[in-house]
Amino acid sequence: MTTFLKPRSVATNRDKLLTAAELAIVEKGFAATSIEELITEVGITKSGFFYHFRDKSEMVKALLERHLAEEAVWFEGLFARASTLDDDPLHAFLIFLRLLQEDMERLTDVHPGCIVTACVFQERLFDRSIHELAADSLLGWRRQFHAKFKEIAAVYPPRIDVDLEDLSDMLTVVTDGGIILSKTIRDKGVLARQVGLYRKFVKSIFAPRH
Amino acid sequence: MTTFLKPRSVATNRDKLLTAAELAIVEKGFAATSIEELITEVGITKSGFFYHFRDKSEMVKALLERHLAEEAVWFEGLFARASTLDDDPLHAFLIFLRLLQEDMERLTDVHPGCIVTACVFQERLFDRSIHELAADSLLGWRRQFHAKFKEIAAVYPPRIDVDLEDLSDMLTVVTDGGIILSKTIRDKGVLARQVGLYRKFVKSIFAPRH
DNA sequence: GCAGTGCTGTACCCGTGGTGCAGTTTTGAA
DNA sequence: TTCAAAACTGCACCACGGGTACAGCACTGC
Repeated sequence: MTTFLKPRSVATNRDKLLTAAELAIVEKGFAATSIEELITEVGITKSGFFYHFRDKSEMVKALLERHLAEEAVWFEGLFARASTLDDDPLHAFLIFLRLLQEDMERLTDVHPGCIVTACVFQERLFDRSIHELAADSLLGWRRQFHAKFKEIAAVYPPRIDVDLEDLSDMLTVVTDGGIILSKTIRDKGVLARQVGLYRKFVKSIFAPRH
Repeated sequence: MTTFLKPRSVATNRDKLLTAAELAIVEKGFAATSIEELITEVGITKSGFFYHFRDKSEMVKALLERHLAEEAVWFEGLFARASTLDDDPLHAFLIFLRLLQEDMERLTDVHPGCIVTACVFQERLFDRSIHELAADSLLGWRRQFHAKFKEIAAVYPPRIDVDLEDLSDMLTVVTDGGIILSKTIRDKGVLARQVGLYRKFVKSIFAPRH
């Protein structure tokens, strides 16, 4: 779950603030990111900041909303490309995972860490609505992936007994966990390799024995 | 990676500070945890705090060290129990995973979130040594699990082609990712179920077809 | 010509992390 | 019992960052 392919051409100062905040938060965390540095980067004053956002927490909410929307577009694009390449639900999903993996390999540097995670680990600094935003997003992915897996399972009876909802969750789990591991040991390849491993798992569950 | 089974009977004030900090950080994050609240809980003054720790960051370092040590003891205990129950490397590892899953099911509430993760997402608030501590710990687990998998693979040739180091990483990935997902959607069961799913993956890779 | 949008400037409050240091109590070994 | 080190207390003080309050200005589009 990361920044990926953002045009952001005719950005307003509000947008610029969000972008600056995103970069800073991903790089050094929310608490270490001061309003001061954001406004100097954008070139406005403190009053300008508080004109756009009631407080720092509201800015994070806006940031999260924008991020989740972009992420949804990203995933949807991958899904679309995958299903044009193959009609079969299993093959399409495996292609989707491959495309996801490739995108992750291409990520800059040690990759942007997940904003969602950063938010969840700051809980009390924000209000409930931010947490709910993150939760809804993750539950949304569960729903979407679960639907795909049900489709797949209808055609390819699973070779081992797994809960398809858990399997759906596992993709977000592997992604978020992969980001953490990548960030911690400073090896950007880990994330993509973990997605690749997840792909092999999915394949081994559904793909018929050759 | 969590708090589990801590005696901490004759705690010094320093230990009490660490414990209070651990609870607070896990519950609401590092930034939202003030020195003030820790010292009032323990019953000492601000001067007392700075007698024990140069600054907040040093406290986190001490906390992390204590946590990693306890975690190591926990895992070692599970490994030991598992290998007394079965000599076979694969079966022992699967038992270990089952025990791990059971422990995770038993975790209080929505479970303690991983301190390591909390630290990684605050990067710039701490010094490099804290990051290295976390990285060394995760690389240590990779080494240990990798050794086990090599042992297993020697007896049970893998049925699908997976990188054993990636497979080792996947356990920490699933754990950390599982904690995040659990925390986000407020469902404590997710973590254990994800470990269970990982177990099925390991089993399906190595276990001979029935 | 006028209202809204998007700001600036100034002044000010408070919580929190952190410093410095002198003095006091507690503890444990000789 | 003594004495030194460990474990604090108390107080004064600073800087930074988030946040408030509010008056005023500049630009845009109708």
